Amino acid sequence: MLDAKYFREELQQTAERLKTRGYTLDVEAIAALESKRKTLQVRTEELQSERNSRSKAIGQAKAKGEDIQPLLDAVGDLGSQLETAKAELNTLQAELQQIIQGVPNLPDTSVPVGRDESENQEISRFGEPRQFDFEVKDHVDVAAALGNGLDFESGAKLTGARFVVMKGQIARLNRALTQFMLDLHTEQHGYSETAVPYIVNHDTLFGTGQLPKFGEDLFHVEGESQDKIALSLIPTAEVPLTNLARDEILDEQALPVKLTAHTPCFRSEAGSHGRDTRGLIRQHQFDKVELVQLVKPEDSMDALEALTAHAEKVLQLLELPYRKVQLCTGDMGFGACKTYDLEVWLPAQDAYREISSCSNMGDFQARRMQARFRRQGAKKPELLHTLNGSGLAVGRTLVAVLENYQQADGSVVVPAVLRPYMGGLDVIRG
RNA sequence: GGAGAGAUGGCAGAGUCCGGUUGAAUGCACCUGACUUGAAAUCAGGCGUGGGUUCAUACCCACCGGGGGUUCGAAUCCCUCUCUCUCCGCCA
Repeated sequence: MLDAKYFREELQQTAERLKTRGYTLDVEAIAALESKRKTLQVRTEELQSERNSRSKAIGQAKAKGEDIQPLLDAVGDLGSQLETAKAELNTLQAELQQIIQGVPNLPDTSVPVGRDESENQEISRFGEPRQFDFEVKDHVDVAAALGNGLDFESGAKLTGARFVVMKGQIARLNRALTQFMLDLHTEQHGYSETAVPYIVNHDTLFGTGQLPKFGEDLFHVEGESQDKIALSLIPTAEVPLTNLARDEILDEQALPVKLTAHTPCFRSEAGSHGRDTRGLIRQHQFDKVELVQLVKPEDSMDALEALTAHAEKVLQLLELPYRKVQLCTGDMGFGACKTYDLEVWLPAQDAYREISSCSNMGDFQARRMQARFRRQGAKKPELLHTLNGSGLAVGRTLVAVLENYQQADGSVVVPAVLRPYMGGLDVIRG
């Protein structure tokens, strides 16, 4: 969420910056609502103030044993006036809230302006796509040749489309990847391993920005009744990890907070019907190792570079070719002010595909969830900056390993760094 | 699942029965100043969060787990939800 004060005072400028990410703000309508709000709020608070002083006077009179009836009569219809004003103000503020809660973050000034992903900028490449002297199979066929290690039929039977059952060495490889990533980030990159709930409440989802706008992307847990608290499955560990700071004021010395967690991620993929229907690329459930940092504002841009490098390190150690892309203004996510995507080379698709997205959210999420810190000796707490990135999406990493490490005889070489996690196994055979 | 107790500021802990000048006593922690060569101790003062009006100073509003209600007035009364603790039952 943007700062409400800044939003209304620099409305025109805000609108212009939002335009670069393809978001149009109805400046005139908002300005009109805003001026109404101002009048109404001042009026309402005046009424409240008057009610308070009259009530106080009644209390004092009563304490002195005076007759309070005249005072009670003098109150008149103040109560009903207040009630009307309050109701009107509430409606108006709800309207303004809804608008500002739906406004995406402002892109950092360093972000290239562009309409969509075609205008993203490649920053760097690592590794050379391997030359194959045989016909490359995609990961689905590679796994099939290894004894039905990716069983989509069973996934469909047990649950439905976009679910999979992993078996044997493939299942183990999935686990090995997860373990390897967690060990790397905790032992080499200074993150604290964290185990979090996979089901969260709606305050939590509001905090990171999934709600109220993107509820259709989530799986919701059916509540028992309307009053009971509504819960949803997490679409990423970013949600529980970042919300650990919700409604907290951290000590300056506690920063930066660096957290990592392995969780399954659940996404409804509403609006992706027909896309990536084959294989593991787009599942309703997949494993991911997430990186989250909570930092001081002046540190967040450096932290983004570092966090992205931590995710890159996974690909480098796995010796998977990838490229680093900076998203343009039009392609960034709702809460991000700057984002790098990492795209891994998939030989069967002859293309680079997203395997990690690392974003600096600035104070956007922190404001929504009142996640703050206090500088030493300072009176006022300040909003934190929050960052997150995949380090990495395990399912897609599995795809990349299967495709890039396949051999002519149908076997798959186990990347060297994973062998300790595979009981020393160096090749997976059918 | 059954029975009971509770939720107050960074922490501890009054106030809640009997509603009123209580944004909230007191202690600890913390900050500033005095004393001191320095520190400790002592003394004096300060010390919650969010929002609004304002160039500013300042003033005002809201908040005692969340939401709703009663009332001129609610931390205090009523309803409801959530969470925590104790006991019983069940269970990985």
